[in-house]
Amino acid sequence: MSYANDMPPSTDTALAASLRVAVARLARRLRRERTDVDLSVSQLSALGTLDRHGPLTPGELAAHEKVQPPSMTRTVGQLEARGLVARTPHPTDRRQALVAITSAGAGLLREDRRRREEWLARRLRELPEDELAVLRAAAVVLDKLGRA
Amino acid sequence: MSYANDMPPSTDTALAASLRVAVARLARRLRRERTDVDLSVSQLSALGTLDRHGPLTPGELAAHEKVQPPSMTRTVGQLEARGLVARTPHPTDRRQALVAITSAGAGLLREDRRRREEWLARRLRELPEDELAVLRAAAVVLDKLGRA
DNA sequence: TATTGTTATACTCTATAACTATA
DNA sequence: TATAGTTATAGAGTATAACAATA
Repeated sequence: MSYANDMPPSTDTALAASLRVAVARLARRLRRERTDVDLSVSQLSALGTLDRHGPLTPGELAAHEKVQPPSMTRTVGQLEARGLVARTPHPTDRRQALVAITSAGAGLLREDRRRREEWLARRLRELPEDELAVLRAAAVVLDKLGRA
Repeated sequence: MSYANDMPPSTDTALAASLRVAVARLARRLRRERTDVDLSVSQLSALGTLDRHGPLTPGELAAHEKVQPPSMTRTVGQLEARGLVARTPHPTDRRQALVAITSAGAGLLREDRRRREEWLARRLRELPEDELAVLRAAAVVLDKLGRA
């Protein structure tokens, strides 16, 4: 069975099938362009969460990442050892700590995004204008679907 | 910095940025709809490869999945124990074996795809016709990008 | 006494090295 | 002698249980 896709799909079910495959494949292709930085998936994900949400306690970060606190102890320790995050004392509760991304950590994420977007931008420059117009309109709809 | 996205992007770089985020988010959302079947990522991936490519030797399968042969020995053993794949003797070389997906394994994958496509089809039914038209056209272009 | 975070320990997944069977 | 696959063993990553510090 092949998912090749040369004609626009005609029904909602067919559209769902072809869209699912196309989105999954492009997402996989984009991941391949990741900076080959020596960080595990968990480390990269935790770093991204700190970048988006700002400083969090280890417990909050563990909840966000859906891992148990001891796992996050380890992950934060590794990121801290590489200077990508820093701990500061919690202002009111001395049991807790606040973990924040450092400028080195933020720079690493920025570079990683830049690389993948650069790859995609190069591919876009190879497309005819009518296909770009389709993608410009689709970006808005796909974004809405992803938030559903 | 926010990636919210209410207006169509105007430049190629901006389109690359918003498209990357939208595609990654929708792919993540679709993964959440996976059947909660008790298979590891490696097991599911190997099963999918056998489904797409037909019977393979353990060595070929390991190469496809970019893991070392001993890891695939383990993965195939687990899938075999659950009746999702079966080994048959290689027709000409008694050192090798051929691993094939069983009907139970193929059914499991079919059900998993069905669930995710059903979720997406439901979301599509909530969209106005002009947005569906955009997605129908976009599915073709996204598919092409993913193959780049 | 309850909560936050860490340390101790076990399990899963993957890897490299050593081994067995067949070519 | 070379190749396909497995078994033995070790290194990450995550989990649960037990512990220390603070509220």
